[in-house]
Amino acid sequence: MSTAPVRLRTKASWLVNQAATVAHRLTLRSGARRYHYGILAALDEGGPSSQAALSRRTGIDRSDVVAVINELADAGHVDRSPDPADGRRNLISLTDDGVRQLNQLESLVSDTQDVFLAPLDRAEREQLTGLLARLVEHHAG
Amino acid sequence: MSTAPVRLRTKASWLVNQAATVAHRLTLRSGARRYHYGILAALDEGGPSSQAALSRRTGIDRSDVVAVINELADAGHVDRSPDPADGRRNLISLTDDGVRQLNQLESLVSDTQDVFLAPLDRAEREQLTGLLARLVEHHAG
DNA sequence: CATATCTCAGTAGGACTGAGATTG
DNA sequence: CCAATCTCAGTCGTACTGAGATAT
Repeated sequence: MSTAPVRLRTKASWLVNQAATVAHRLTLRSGARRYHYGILAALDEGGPSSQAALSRRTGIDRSDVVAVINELADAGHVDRSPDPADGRRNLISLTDDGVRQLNQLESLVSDTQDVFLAPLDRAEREQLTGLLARLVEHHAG
Repeated sequence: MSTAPVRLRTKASWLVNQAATVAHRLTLRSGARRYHYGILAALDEGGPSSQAALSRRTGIDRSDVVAVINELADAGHVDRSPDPADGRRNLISLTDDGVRQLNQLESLVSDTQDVFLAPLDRAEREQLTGLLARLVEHHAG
């Protein structure tokens, strides 16, 4: 990317996309899978949940959650069982193995943050995450 | 996305990805195509260029540039002709129609910035783009 | 020969849509 | 009957890889 056009360099939408691409690349190279990490984190923090709830909390499409849970269940990281209280739902819960997997991914993802944010000092990192959080929050409804 | 897990909410890589998704969604809904806009902008600012040069300046993969140029050429927005000075290259140049198309996309994309950045004031927008630019720049090599 | 360019074929993760079946 | 959930099938734009053909 030798000297991108001014029209691109000055567009927040382009910059944020380039930054996301970098982050995505770093995450993949670390061996972590975004969707897996997101679902495992949501289960760890929210306890056993329906797939629809996981979709809402992670922003992952309901339809993609199905596939991710298939993979996580095949790998033994989560259990999928019908919710006795509501026949429409599956209750997804973390296994001990899933907790270990989450911890491994967590360390990969945390390390990735440092590589990603390397050029920024602590205050700048907080500025950036604060601004991004407000953007994301604003567009959440 | 009702109250995402803390593990996600505090990761810059997750935030930047969510923000990019929002921007991508807004851009698509506006009717603009990122790759088309990027290539047209690069041609407008850099003059007739080889496809490899366009790839370098826009960050679009060499292989995807081929497809985009196919579409832009079919639509009459660019001309593709062999470079008389270097037989390996195609010289891609903007047509009058391409300039008009760029201007239309430009207004769509500019409007999208305002929607995207709505919750931030002018100073905050500059902070955000400045920080993102430094990240992107740092990871460019 | 090595390098650069263009092209093609294919992979993969991701975002999204629509519809059917089941249950509340 | 309406609404929510799970699932499947499929689309689309994007990011990337590898390899072949051609030209410098």
